[in-house]
Amino acid sequence: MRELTRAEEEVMQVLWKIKKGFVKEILEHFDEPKPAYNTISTIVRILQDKGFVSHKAYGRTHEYFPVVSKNEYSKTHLNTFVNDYFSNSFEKMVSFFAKEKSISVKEMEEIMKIMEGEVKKQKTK
Amino acid sequence: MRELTRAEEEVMQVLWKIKKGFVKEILEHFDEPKPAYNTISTIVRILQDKGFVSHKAYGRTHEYFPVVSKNEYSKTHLNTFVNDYFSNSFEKMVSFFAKEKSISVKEMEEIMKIMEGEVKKQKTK
DNA sequence: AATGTACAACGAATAGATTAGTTATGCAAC
DNA sequence: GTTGCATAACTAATCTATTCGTTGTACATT
Repeated sequence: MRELTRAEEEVMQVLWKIKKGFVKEILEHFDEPKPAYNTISTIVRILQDKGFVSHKAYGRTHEYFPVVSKNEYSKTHLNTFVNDYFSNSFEKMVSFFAKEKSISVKEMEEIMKIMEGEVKKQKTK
Repeated sequence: MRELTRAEEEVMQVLWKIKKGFVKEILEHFDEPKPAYNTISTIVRILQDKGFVSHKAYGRTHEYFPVVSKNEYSKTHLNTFVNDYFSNSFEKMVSFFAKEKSISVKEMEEIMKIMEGEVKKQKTK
């Protein structure tokens, strides 16, 4: 999967949020100072070339929507990150952040609960 | 903290690995086709401007070393990622990956063990 | 049909990243 | 000291990303 540039990622974040939209609607979700209409228009067409979005045509106007989900994209990119920074070990990554206290006790307890459920599910298979 | 571009990140990965090195040494850690000496030289000077590396001068030759650790950088960037893709919740991120089976049962068990230790440490404080 | 409006398509202009050639300087060998 | 080599600094060339002005076409209004 291709990487998203800064500007492309911002547009994707809006599209993931609103599910689908015309350029004008995407634009509305940008903070001031808003970029020009044409800027967004160009970026969505690039995103379309890269295969991240597609569109439905209503006459001459296009309604764009993501074809790569936020989940798919984040999955690919966290995997790359874990590979580059934690020699491909989730365990190393999570334990580093647990130790660095970027994860609260409450969050850790929640994570453990979910993992126990997943471990059980796997083992009964 | 500034972001690293693709090329810059590759040089940083080498420097984090070798701890310190002259341009020539950094170059040796690149796969074929190796970039030109000057390319690496330019990139380390950019990294120096951005505050990621510094150097010790031996006469006219420079030995470069990271001033931002891999841990610091990965911490900043995973935090950004978690913020952008999981509304700043580690729990959401980890449980997403647990469910998506990017984490093996063995890894989950290890993570739980570490978290239990951390939770205990926090609570006795 | 003529005029106006909205929007996609195109393309130009700028900015930022990447790559590498050229130059200049310090040092070593003679 | 002169020559040659290594390397840092500078700079040019190319490439990629970003931004937005301009153009042309479809559609609506009159």
